[in-house]
Amino acid sequence: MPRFQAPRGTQDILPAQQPYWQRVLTVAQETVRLFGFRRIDTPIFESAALFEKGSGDTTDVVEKEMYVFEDRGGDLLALTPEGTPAICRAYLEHGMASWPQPVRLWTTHPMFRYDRPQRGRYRQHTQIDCEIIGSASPLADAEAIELLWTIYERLGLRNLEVRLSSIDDPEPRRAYVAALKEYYRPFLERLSEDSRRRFERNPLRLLDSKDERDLPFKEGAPKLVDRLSPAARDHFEAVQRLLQAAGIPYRIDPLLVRGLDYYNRTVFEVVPLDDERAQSTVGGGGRYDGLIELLGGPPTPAVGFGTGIERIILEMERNGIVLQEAPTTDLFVAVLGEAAALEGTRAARKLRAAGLATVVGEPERSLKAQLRTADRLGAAAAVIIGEDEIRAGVAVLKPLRDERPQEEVPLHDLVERAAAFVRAR
RNA sequence: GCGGGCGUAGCGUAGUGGUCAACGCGUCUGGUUGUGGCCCAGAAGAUCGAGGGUUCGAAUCCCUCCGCUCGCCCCA
Repeated sequence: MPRFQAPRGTQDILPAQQPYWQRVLTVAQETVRLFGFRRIDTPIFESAALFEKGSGDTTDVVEKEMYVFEDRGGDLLALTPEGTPAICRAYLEHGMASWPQPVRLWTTHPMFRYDRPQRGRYRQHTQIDCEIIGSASPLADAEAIELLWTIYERLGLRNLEVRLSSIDDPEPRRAYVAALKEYYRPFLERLSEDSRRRFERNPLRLLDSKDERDLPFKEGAPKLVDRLSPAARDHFEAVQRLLQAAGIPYRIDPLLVRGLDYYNRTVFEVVPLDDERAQSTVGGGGRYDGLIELLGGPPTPAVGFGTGIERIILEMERNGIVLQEAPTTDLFVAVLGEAAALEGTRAARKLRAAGLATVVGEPERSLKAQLRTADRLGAAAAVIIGEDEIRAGVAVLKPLRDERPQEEVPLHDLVERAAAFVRAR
């Protein structure tokens, strides 16, 4: 057992996995550009108060999952548990209200939540976040969803579904929650422990329970989507018309609730259709018209989403998408003896300057061993330099990926000839 | 925070009370002077997750802890 292991819930992203990360980031970057988003990066840690205020101080994320620490100056800081409040903070701090509205921002960075790790859930994970700030239009909601959907589509993910709901605005929602609690109150004794807690803390979640004891009561419970305020209803319907026009398959999920306090009206998630496992939601978001005001700014409507790269990659693998590392080495310079090592490193310098990935072997190892390594590294060709070659002012260029014979090449022609081999690979 | 499963070399596994451990892949070396892939030979690499207990004897049985994993809560 190694003395040190990666901290619980964290993971090393090894070279073999990097192609997946690269693909996700490249596709996201391209897609987001097509939608007119600009990149922003915010710090890995922020004032803890930002999230307490922004995300809601009774949410699980804040209450039991935040990595909070006091720095040497006594400031209370938190590793970012989610991206939206940080971006809103930056929006206010840098006066983005004076930019052309709405402001479209995206970022990707690690999130930290102290919860129990399981498949698709880590204490450090990475999200791609997109936010449209300054638009109250249903168009913005639909655009956010279309962007998210497009990213998945371009990554080759199939069998996904958008789940959509509206949780109205805070005022009418309060009225609904009161009605919901009235409905559940008589059954309180018969509910699961979790649901009894939800009754007090987060009544909307009552409808989401998977506990058998709660199921009988779900059917008769009032549904929020069925009793939206007129303004929220119009908005919700407009979003749906836009999604239909965009050809994005969605399903209204009256039980969809998000775990953060700031959402209003539109909420959505994207989940795999064929995976009933728990941690399979790949992306989610919604509208948060009140958040910026809550953080001390002017009333500013906004909508956005986050999507987890680790979960996207799990989906890619489940979809049978196989990505492999490109060979890391174009040329391997095998050297025999000290003088050859000197000449070899000089040749490598020129080859690298010409853009060829070049690795020089260790002169202490046999030619056989060096060539074996060259082969395993996937090099297109080996360059062999020994005493004889130095005397003659040449190098041996030995193709490794085909059966062409090796040949002697004058050192001054090496770069050109080697480049030809690599291009032809 | 709560429940289930699992922990044997870098990776994947075998061994389920009796020579402190085997196999495959990988790594390294060699198969005559300086030539990879295939093959062959050899080497390195494991205090069998950790600690305690039962036993003449434990990787194997029991207990505790740690880790991983799956699920619940919650979330990406």
